[in-house]
Amino acid sequence: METVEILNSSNLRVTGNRLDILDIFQSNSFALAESFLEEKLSGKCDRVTIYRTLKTFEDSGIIHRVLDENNIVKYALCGHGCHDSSEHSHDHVHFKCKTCGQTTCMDSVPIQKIKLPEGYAQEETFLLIVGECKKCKQ
Amino acid sequence: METVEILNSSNLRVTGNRLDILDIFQSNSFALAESFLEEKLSGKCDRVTIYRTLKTFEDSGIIHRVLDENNIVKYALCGHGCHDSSEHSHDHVHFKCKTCGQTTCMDSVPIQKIKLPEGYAQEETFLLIVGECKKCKQ
DNA sequence: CTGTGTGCAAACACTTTGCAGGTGT
DNA sequence: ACACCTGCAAAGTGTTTGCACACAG
Repeated sequence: METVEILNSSNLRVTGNRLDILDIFQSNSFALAESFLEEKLSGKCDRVTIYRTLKTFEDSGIIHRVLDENNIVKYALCGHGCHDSSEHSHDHVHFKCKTCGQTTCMDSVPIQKIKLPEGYAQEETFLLIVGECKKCKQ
Repeated sequence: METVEILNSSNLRVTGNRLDILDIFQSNSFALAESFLEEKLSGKCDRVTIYRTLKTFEDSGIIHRVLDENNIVKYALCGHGCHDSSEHSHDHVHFKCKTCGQTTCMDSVPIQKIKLPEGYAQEETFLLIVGECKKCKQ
């Protein structure tokens, strides 16, 4: 989907910053931290605007927050699985490589339903696997 | 295990602060944030010391870091599953209640081995389920 | 006695807020 | 024209570091 369309379909105003940030998301297959975007934009966009844009995108369901064992906040574009269904769900596996630090959404790997003890209501599931990715292992 | 023994068996010096902090861990079944410990200790121990103690305990394998969807750093005592085996592993489910905010280790719920695509080395698995706990649901 | 633990002050990194001015629709 | 977006400055929060002194072994 074109970046402009993404904004339109979420009823967000089309601005240069937003297009730039969406572009960066689309051209990187891994989850992005604010610092990464800041570096890529190299001064074209204020840090505060990046934070606000991320929040706007998250609220609109364009991106979702990705867990990290070191508590670094990262976001990834919501894929097909996120958007298509009526219930917007991010219950898929995230893989983080200890070597290159990149976190990727493994949309293809489904999370099995976990059976909790009686009485617990289960809403969201976050699964993060830390290890070494294909590229770094070689 | 007595708090003194825990320190001894990790070759850590026995100090008042460390005993106090271990006590708080032992008397709370959920994962604790630094802010919680600070409040419980109510000035008896400097904030910096709490941070340093948590780091020491984590390095010694006494506690482990627990993931949080809002990136709040929390620690929990390492249970039987952590200590007994030669490979110290925290691969169990953590449950966080949206209502009371408490995160508990569900040692009884094992994580099924996730099958990743060829070429990925899998080291640690973090599984966080967010929902509502027994107590709050009533 | 020696090395480690502790408190205090300060620095640091990350994130949010307030406000005035600019821009999309 | 109006609401919303943006940049700048500043404040807030969580965490780490440096240093001098205290304390456990």
